[in-house]
Amino acid sequence: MDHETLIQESQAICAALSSQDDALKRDILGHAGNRWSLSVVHLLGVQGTLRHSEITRQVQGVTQRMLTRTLRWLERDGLIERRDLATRRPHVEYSLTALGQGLLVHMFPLWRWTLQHAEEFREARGNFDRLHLP
Amino acid sequence: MDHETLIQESQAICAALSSQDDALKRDILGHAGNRWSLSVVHLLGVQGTLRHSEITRQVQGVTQRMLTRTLRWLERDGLIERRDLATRRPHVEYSLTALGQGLLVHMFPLWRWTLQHAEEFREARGNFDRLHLP
DNA sequence: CAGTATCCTTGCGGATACTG
DNA sequence: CAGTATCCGCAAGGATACTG
Repeated sequence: MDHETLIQESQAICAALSSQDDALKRDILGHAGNRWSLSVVHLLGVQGTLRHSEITRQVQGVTQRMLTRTLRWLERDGLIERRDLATRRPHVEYSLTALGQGLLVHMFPLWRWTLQHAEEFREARGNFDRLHLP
Repeated sequence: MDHETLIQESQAICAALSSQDDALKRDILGHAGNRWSLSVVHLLGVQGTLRHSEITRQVQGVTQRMLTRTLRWLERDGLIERRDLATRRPHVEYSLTALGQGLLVHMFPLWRWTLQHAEEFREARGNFDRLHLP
Protein backbone atom coordinates (compact mmCIF):
# COMPACT_ATOMS: atom_id res chain seq x y z
CA MET A 1 0.00 0.00 0.00
CA ASP A 2 1.56 3.30 -1.06
CA HIS A 3 1.41 6.63 0.68
CA GLU A 4 -1.45 8.02 -1.41
CA THR A 5 -3.62 4.98 -0.77
CA LEU A 6 -2.98 5.22 2.97
CA ILE A 7 -3.87 8.89 3.03
CA GLN A 8 -7.07 8.21 1.16
CA GLU A 9 -8.05 5.37 3.44
CA SER A 10 -7.14 7.53 6.39
CA GLN A 11 -9.52 10.22 5.20
CA ALA A 12 -12.31 7.68 4.75
CA ILE A 13 -11.91 6.20 8.22
CA CYS A 14 -11.51 9.59 9.85
CA ALA A 15 -14.77 10.75 8.30
CA ALA A 16 -16.57 7.86 9.99
CA LEU A 17 -15.16 8.55 13.47
CA SER A 18 -17.01 9.89 16.45
CA SER A 19 -15.14 11.84 19.08
CA GLN A 20 -15.61 8.89 21.42
CA ASP A 21 -13.66 6.71 19.01
CA ASP A 22 -10.99 9.36 19.03
CA ALA A 23 -10.74 9.14 22.79
CA LEU A 24 -10.57 5.35 22.76
CA LYS A 25 -7.88 5.36 20.08
CA ARG A 26 -5.85 7.82 22.12
CA ASP A 27 -6.27 5.70 25.22
CA ILE A 28 -5.13 2.47 23.57
CA LEU A 29 -2.28 4.04 21.63
CA GLY A 30 -1.40 5.88 24.80
CA HIS A 31 0.00 2.62 26.11
CA ALA A 32 2.71 3.02 23.48
CA GLY A 33 3.90 6.24 25.05
CA ASN A 34 3.52 5.18 28.64
CA ARG A 35 6.55 4.88 30.82
CA TRP A 36 6.29 1.11 31.37
CA SER A 37 3.38 -0.34 29.40
CA LEU A 38 5.16 -1.29 26.22
CA SER A 39 8.07 -2.87 28.11
CA VAL A 40 5.65 -5.08 30.00
CA VAL A 41 3.67 -6.05 26.88
CA HIS A 42 6.85 -6.85 25.02
CA LEU A 43 8.29 -8.86 27.90
CA LEU A 44 5.15 -10.94 28.28
CA GLY A 45 4.95 -11.38 24.52
CA VAL A 46 8.45 -12.76 24.40
CA GLN A 47 8.48 -14.81 27.61
CA GLY A 48 4.86 -15.92 27.89
CA THR A 49 3.66 -16.03 31.50
CA LEU A 50 5.48 -14.28 34.32
CA ARG A 51 4.97 -13.57 37.99
CA HIS A 52 4.85 -10.06 39.41
CA SER A 53 8.30 -10.43 40.94
CA GLU A 54 9.82 -11.71 37.69
CA ILE A 55 8.50 -8.69 35.82
CA THR A 56 9.90 -6.39 38.51
CA ARG A 57 13.31 -7.95 38.04
CA GLN A 58 13.31 -7.78 34.26
CA VAL A 59 11.87 -4.31 33.73
CA GLN A 60 14.78 -2.10 34.72
CA GLY A 61 13.97 0.73 37.08
CA VAL A 62 10.25 0.17 37.52
CA THR A 63 9.00 0.71 41.07
CA GLN A 64 6.58 -1.63 42.79
CA ARG A 65 3.85 0.95 42.73
CA MET A 66 4.14 1.83 39.05
CA LEU A 67 4.36 -1.80 37.99
CA THR A 68 1.15 -2.62 39.83
CA ARG A 69 -0.62 0.38 38.32
CA THR A 70 0.68 -0.44 34.83
CA LEU A 71 -0.52 -4.03 35.13
CA ARG A 72 -3.96 -2.81 36.22
CA TRP A 73 -4.22 -0.41 33.29
CA LEU A 74 -3.26 -3.10 30.80
CA GLU A 75 -5.63 -5.55 32.44
CA ARG A 76 -8.43 -3.02 32.31
CA ASP A 77 -8.01 -2.63 28.57
CA GLY A 78 -8.02 -6.39 28.08
CA LEU A 79 -4.40 -6.50 26.95
CA ILE A 80 -3.12 -8.80 29.69
CA GLU A 81 -4.68 -11.46 31.87
CA ARG A 82 -4.15 -11.72 35.63
CA ARG A 83 -4.38 -15.12 37.32
CA ASP A 84 -4.29 -15.27 41.10
CA LEU A 85 -3.42 -18.83 42.07
CA ALA A 86 -4.61 -18.09 45.61
CA THR A 87 -2.17 -20.47 47.23
CA ARG A 88 -1.03 -20.01 50.81
CA ARG A 89 2.10 -18.27 49.49
CA PRO A 90 0.82 -15.48 47.21
CA HIS A 91 1.30 -16.36 43.56
CA VAL A 92 -0.02 -14.18 40.72
CA GLU A 93 0.71 -14.72 37.07
CA TYR A 94 0.35 -12.35 34.14
CA SER A 95 0.19 -13.13 30.42
CA LEU A 96 -0.90 -11.47 27.20
CA THR A 97 -4.44 -11.90 25.95
CA ALA A 98 -5.14 -12.25 22.23
CA LEU A 99 -5.77 -8.49 22.20
CA GLY A 100 -2.42 -7.88 23.86
CA GLN A 101 -0.63 -10.03 21.30
CA GLY A 102 -2.42 -8.07 18.59
CA LEU A 103 -1.15 -4.80 20.02
CA LEU A 104 2.41 -6.10 20.22
CA VAL A 105 2.38 -7.46 16.68
CA HIS A 106 0.82 -4.35 15.19
CA MET A 107 3.02 -2.05 17.21
CA PHE A 108 6.20 -3.71 16.13
CA PRO A 109 6.57 -2.36 12.56
CA LEU A 110 6.08 1.16 13.94
CA TRP A 111 8.57 0.53 16.66
CA ARG A 112 11.12 -0.73 14.16
CA TRP A 113 10.51 2.29 11.95
CA THR A 114 11.13 4.60 14.91
CA LEU A 115 14.45 2.96 15.68
CA GLN A 116 15.53 2.95 12.04
CA HIS A 117 15.08 6.73 12.03
CA ALA A 118 16.56 7.33 15.47
CA GLU A 119 19.43 9.34 14.05
CA GLU A 120 17.09 11.70 12.21
CA PHE A 121 15.10 12.30 15.38
CA ARG A 122 18.21 13.05 17.37
CA GLU A 123 19.44 15.41 14.68
CA ALA A 124 16.10 17.23 14.54
CA ARG A 125 16.11 17.70 18.30
CA GLY A 126 19.66 18.89 18.28
CA ASN A 127 18.85 21.52 15.68
CA PHE A 128 15.71 22.64 17.47
CA ASP A 129 17.32 22.88 20.87
CA ARG A 130 20.27 24.79 19.48
CA LEU A 131 17.87 27.41 18.09
CA HIS A 132 15.35 27.60 20.92
CA LEU A 133 17.27 27.02 24.12
CA PRO A 134 19.33 29.58 26.06
CA MET B 1 5.20 -11.90 8.45
CA ASP B 2 3.53 -14.14 11.04
CA HIS B 3 3.38 -13.73 14.78
CA GLU B 4 6.33 -16.01 15.56
CA THR B 5 8.57 -14.20 13.12
CA LEU B 6 7.63 -10.85 14.61
CA ILE B 7 8.35 -12.03 18.11
CA GLN B 8 11.72 -13.39 17.06
CA GLU B 9 12.65 -10.20 15.27
CA SER B 10 11.42 -8.27 18.26
CA GLN B 11 13.76 -10.20 20.52
CA ALA B 12 16.68 -9.58 18.20
CA ILE B 13 16.08 -5.83 18.00
CA CYS B 14 15.45 -5.56 21.71
CA ALA B 15 18.76 -7.23 22.46
CA ALA B 16 20.54 -4.53 20.48
CA LEU B 17 18.83 -1.64 22.27
CA SER B 18 20.40 0.76 24.69
CA SER B 19 18.24 2.38 27.33
CA GLN B 20 18.60 5.67 25.46
CA ASP B 21 16.95 4.08 22.44
CA ASP B 22 14.17 2.97 24.74
CA ALA B 23 13.63 6.53 25.87
CA LEU B 24 13.63 7.85 22.32
CA LYS B 25 11.17 5.20 21.20
CA ARG B 26 8.87 6.11 24.07
CA ASP B 27 9.15 9.79 23.24
CA ILE B 28 8.30 9.35 19.56
CA LEU B 29 5.53 6.83 20.13
CA GLY B 30 4.32 9.10 22.90
CA HIS B 31 2.98 11.41 20.22
CA ALA B 32 0.41 8.69 19.50
CA GLY B 33 -1.04 8.99 22.96
CA ASN B 34 -0.85 12.73 23.22
CA ARG B 35 -4.02 14.72 23.44
CA TRP B 36 -3.57 16.58 20.14
CA SER B 37 -0.45 15.39 18.33
CA LEU B 38 -1.93 12.70 16.16
CA SER B 39 -4.86 14.88 15.12
CA VAL B 40 -2.47 17.55 13.94
CA VAL B 41 -0.22 15.09 12.09
CA HIS B 42 -3.21 13.50 10.42
CA LEU B 43 -4.71 16.85 9.45
CA LEU B 44 -1.47 18.08 7.92
CA GLY B 45 -1.01 14.74 6.19
CA VAL B 46 -4.39 14.98 4.57
CA GLN B 47 -4.51 18.70 3.79
CA GLY B 48 -0.87 19.50 3.15
CA THR B 49 0.09 22.96 4.42
CA LEU B 50 -2.03 24.90 6.89
CA ARG B 51 -1.80 28.09 8.88
CA HIS B 52 -2.00 28.17 12.65
CA SER B 53 -5.52 29.57 12.58
CA GLU B 54 -6.73 26.93 10.12
CA ILE B 55 -5.48 24.16 12.39
CA THR B 56 -7.20 25.79 15.36
CA ARG B 57 -10.47 25.77 13.44
CA GLN B 58 -10.22 22.17 12.27
CA VAL B 59 -8.96 20.49 15.44
CA GLN B 60 -12.06 20.50 17.60
CA GLY B 61 -11.60 21.74 21.14
CA VAL B 62 -7.89 22.50 21.08
CA THR B 63 -6.92 25.67 22.90
CA GLN B 64 -4.49 28.20 21.52
CA ARG B 65 -1.96 27.36 24.16
CA MET B 66 -2.04 23.60 23.68
CA LEU B 67 -1.93 23.89 19.89
CA THR B 68 1.18 26.04 20.06
CA ARG B 69 2.85 23.61 22.47
CA THR B 70 1.86 20.61 20.36
CA LEU B 71 3.26 22.23 17.23
CA ARG B 72 6.53 22.95 19.03
CA TRP B 73 6.84 19.37 20.25
CA LEU B 74 6.23 17.98 16.79
CA GLU B 75 8.62 20.48 15.27
CA ARG B 76 11.27 19.59 17.81
CA ASP B 77 11.09 15.93 16.81
CA GLY B 78 11.35 16.84 13.14
CA LEU B 79 7.84 15.66 12.34
CA ILE B 80 6.52 18.98 11.06
CA GLU B 81 8.08 22.03 9.50
CA ARG B 82 7.31 25.60 10.52
CA ARG B 83 7.62 28.41 7.96
CA ASP B 84 7.29 31.99 9.15
CA LEU B 85 6.58 34.12 6.08
CA ALA B 86 7.46 37.23 8.12
CA THR B 87 5.07 39.47 6.27
CA ARG B 88 3.64 42.60 7.85
CA ARG B 89 0.52 40.61 8.75
CA PRO B 90 1.80 37.56 10.68
CA HIS B 91 1.64 34.44 8.54
CA VAL B 92 3.02 31.07 9.69
CA GLU B 93 2.56 27.81 7.85
CA TYR B 94 2.98 24.26 9.05
CA SER B 95 3.42 21.07 7.03
CA LEU B 96 4.64 17.52 7.52
CA THR B 97 8.27 16.66 6.95
CA ALA B 98 9.23 13.35 5.35
CA LEU B 99 9.64 12.02 8.89
CA GLY B 100 6.16 13.18 9.80
CA GLN B 101 4.68 11.51 6.74
CA GLY B 102 6.51 8.35 7.74
CA LEU B 103 4.99 8.47 11.21
CA LEU B 104 1.50 8.96 9.80
CA VAL B 105 1.84 6.14 7.29
CA HIS B 106 3.32 3.70 9.79
CA MET B 107 0.87 4.68 12.49
CA PHE B 108 -2.13 4.14 10.33
CA PRO B 109 -2.34 0.30 10.31
CA LEU B 110 -2.11 0.33 14.10
CA TRP B 111 -4.75 2.98 14.32
CA ARG B 112 -7.06 0.97 12.08
CA TRP B 113 -6.43 -2.17 14.16
CA THR B 114 -7.36 -0.28 17.32
CA LEU B 115 -10.66 0.86 15.84
CA GLN B 116 -11.46 -2.59 14.46
CA HIS B 117 -11.17 -3.93 18.01
CA ALA B 118 -12.93 -1.05 19.71
CA GLU B 119 -15.77 -3.26 20.86
CA GLU B 120 -13.40 -5.70 22.55
CA PHE B 121 -11.71 -2.85 24.38
CA ARG B 122 -14.99 -1.46 25.61
CA GLU B 123 -16.11 -4.89 26.73
CA ALA B 124 -12.86 -5.49 28.61
CA ARG B 125 -13.17 -2.16 30.38
CA GLY B 126 -16.77 -2.82 31.25
CA ASN B 127 -15.88 -6.15 32.81
CA PHE B 128 -12.94 -4.70 34.71
CA ASP B 129 -14.83 -1.73 36.06
CA ARG B 130 -17.75 -3.89 37.12
CA LEU B 131 -15.37 -5.99 39.23
CA HIS B 132 -13.10 -3.28 40.59
CA LEU B 133 -15.24 -0.21 41.06
CA PRO B 134 -17.56 0.52 43.97
C1' DC C 1 5.08 -12.36 47.41
C1' DA C 2 2.02 -9.16 45.85
C1' DG C 3 0.39 -5.77 46.83
C1' DT C 4 -1.70 -0.75 49.75
C1' DA C 5 -1.04 3.68 51.82
C1' DT C 6 1.24 8.23 51.96
C1' DC C 7 3.83 11.97 50.50
C1' DC C 8 6.12 14.41 46.95
C1' DT C 9 7.51 16.56 42.39
C1' DT C 10 6.71 17.25 37.59
C1' DG C 11 4.26 18.26 33.60
C1' DC C 12 -0.19 17.91 30.87
C1' DG C 13 -4.09 20.28 29.74
C1' DG C 14 -7.52 24.00 30.34
C1' DA C 15 -9.03 29.12 31.14
C1' DT C 16 -8.17 33.71 30.73
C1' DA C 17 -5.77 37.91 29.67
C1' DC C 18 -2.35 40.26 27.11
C1' DT C 19 1.11 41.56 22.92
C1' DG C 20 3.84 42.64 18.46
C1' DC D 1 -2.61 36.41 13.33
C1' DA D 2 0.31 33.94 16.03
C1' DG D 3 1.67 33.76 19.63
C1' DT D 4 3.23 34.75 25.54
C1' DA D 5 2.15 35.03 30.40
C1' DT D 6 -0.29 33.40 34.48
C1' DC D 7 -3.45 31.01 36.89
C1' DC D 8 -5.34 26.46 38.12
C1' DG D 9 -6.65 21.28 38.69
C1' DC D 10 -5.39 16.72 37.90
C1' DA D 11 -2.75 12.56 37.03
C1' DA D 12 1.96 10.38 36.02
C1' DG D 13 5.62 8.83 38.21
C1' DG D 14 8.87 8.24 42.12
C1' DA D 15 10.26 7.22 47.30
C1' DT D 16 9.30 5.09 51.35
C1' DA D 17 6.84 2.47 54.74
C1' DC D 18 3.58 -0.93 55.80
C1' DT D 19 0.38 -5.49 55.32
C1' DG D 20 -2.05 -10.23 54.66
